[in-house]
Amino acid sequence: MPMSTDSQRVDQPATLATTIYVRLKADILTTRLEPGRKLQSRFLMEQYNVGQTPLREALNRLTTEEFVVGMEQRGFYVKEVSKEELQELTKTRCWVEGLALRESMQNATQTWEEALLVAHHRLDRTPRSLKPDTFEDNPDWERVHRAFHATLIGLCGSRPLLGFCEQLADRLYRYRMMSIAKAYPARKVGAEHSDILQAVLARDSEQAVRLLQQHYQRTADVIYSDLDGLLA
Amino acid sequence: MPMSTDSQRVDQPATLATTIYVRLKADILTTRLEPGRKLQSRFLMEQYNVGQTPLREALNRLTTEEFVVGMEQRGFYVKEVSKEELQELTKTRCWVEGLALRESMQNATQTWEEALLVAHHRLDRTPRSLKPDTFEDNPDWERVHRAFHATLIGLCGSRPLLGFCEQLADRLYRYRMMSIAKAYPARKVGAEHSDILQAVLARDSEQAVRLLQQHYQRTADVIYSDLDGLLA
DNA sequence: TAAAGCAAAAATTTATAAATAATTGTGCGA
DNA sequence: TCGCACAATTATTTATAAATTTTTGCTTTA
Repeated sequence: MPMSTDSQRVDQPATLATTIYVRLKADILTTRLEPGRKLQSRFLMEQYNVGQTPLREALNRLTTEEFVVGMEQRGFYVKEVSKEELQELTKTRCWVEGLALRESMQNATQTWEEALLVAHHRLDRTPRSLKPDTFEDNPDWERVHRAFHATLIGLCGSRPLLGFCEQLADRLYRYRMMSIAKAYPARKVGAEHSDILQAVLARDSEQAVRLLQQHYQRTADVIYSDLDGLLA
Repeated sequence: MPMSTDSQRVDQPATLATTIYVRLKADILTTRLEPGRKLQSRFLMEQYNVGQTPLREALNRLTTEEFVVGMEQRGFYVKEVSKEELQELTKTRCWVEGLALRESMQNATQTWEEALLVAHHRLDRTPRSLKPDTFEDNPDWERVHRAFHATLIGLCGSRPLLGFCEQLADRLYRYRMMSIAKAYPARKVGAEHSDILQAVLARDSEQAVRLLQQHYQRTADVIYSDLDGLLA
């Protein structure tokens, strides 16, 4: 069974603990496991068909990432959401990605600009919803959307910063999931992405950063008002 | 030890997993567990007198924080150090704490300025080394030093950002530990801290940020040259 | 009668020990 | 020297036991 090619696929989740970690994280971010929910080991064990140990290891990882809150001797809970956190996360993302985009543009290469163009093109031709009228999340869109934003800041030259940005994106994704059905298809996010691309290709850092921050702020504003109903 | 523990789970009763997590983290950051070392469960179990489960949970937490690297089915290792990472971490810290300090100063209050003054005073009167001639790390100094820097950016208004800064501080602390004995007492860090304080009290953001970044960059420069010998 | 204080039981989390699965190292034979 | 099988080591998971918190129900008291 263990072929020589297997040892090279180190990034594949080979352990149960990693598998369950990935699944739990996905379920929390999509709010299939809703904010504040208690994560009882019994429930999770039958839900995901795993033993206690790998489950516990997954929960411990998620705890340091703040997707799960662990109360000593009292079990684990899905991290709560709040309007305050939404604002803090958005503000932080605007600051940090603004910084990262500026740096990235300073290190701009032709290859990078081309990669960005391609990423935007993919985003542009991927439908937001699987159905034209009612909203049904298209996982492909999420993927290419994230790829576009990751490419924007990808040349900033700091892996720690990129990791932090990714975490912010994850944490905000959950908020986006909570109110996405309502906001569709009111907003013209396509245009916003195009504008950002234009500014980057024109090498106008100030404009690009401003547009990117505006993009994040607008997203947050829509969610913010929805959250009134969702948290009441 | 100026180690940071998860504020949420530090309540009253500590589980074994948390205890061992804190101890392991401290031992990694002080390089008592040296970079690259393999963390065999057998060894750690007798070293720290705990079972496999809490140990494993601690290692899993440290993995998401990047203090430990987990190779699927092949065990855990203390994260390696490198000159590249030292530079990236320093660059990132300069960017992010520069940002945070600017924000903090914009939100400045009298209470904050007073707290900063006190923090600096404590730092000023705490000796760097326990012995006057040879260097022996004074844990009190580490504590008040970190408190001073934390106060500087404490009013930035973003808990996620503060958390990220804390992580950067932890990761750089390990590099500092590796070369600290040599650099002592060549540098006048006391003066650097005073200068930063003065600029903040004078409400000169530009100057304060520049001095803070210079402070981090100088620290990194000293370590960088030492690292040649330590990694060769 | 209602409320508060205990005590025991139930449920749940945490830890230990045993079993299973995977990887690494070694020696034999081609 | 290379490849293969086999043994030894190590990591992962399951199963079991211990410790802790929460619930429940009884008793006492105002």
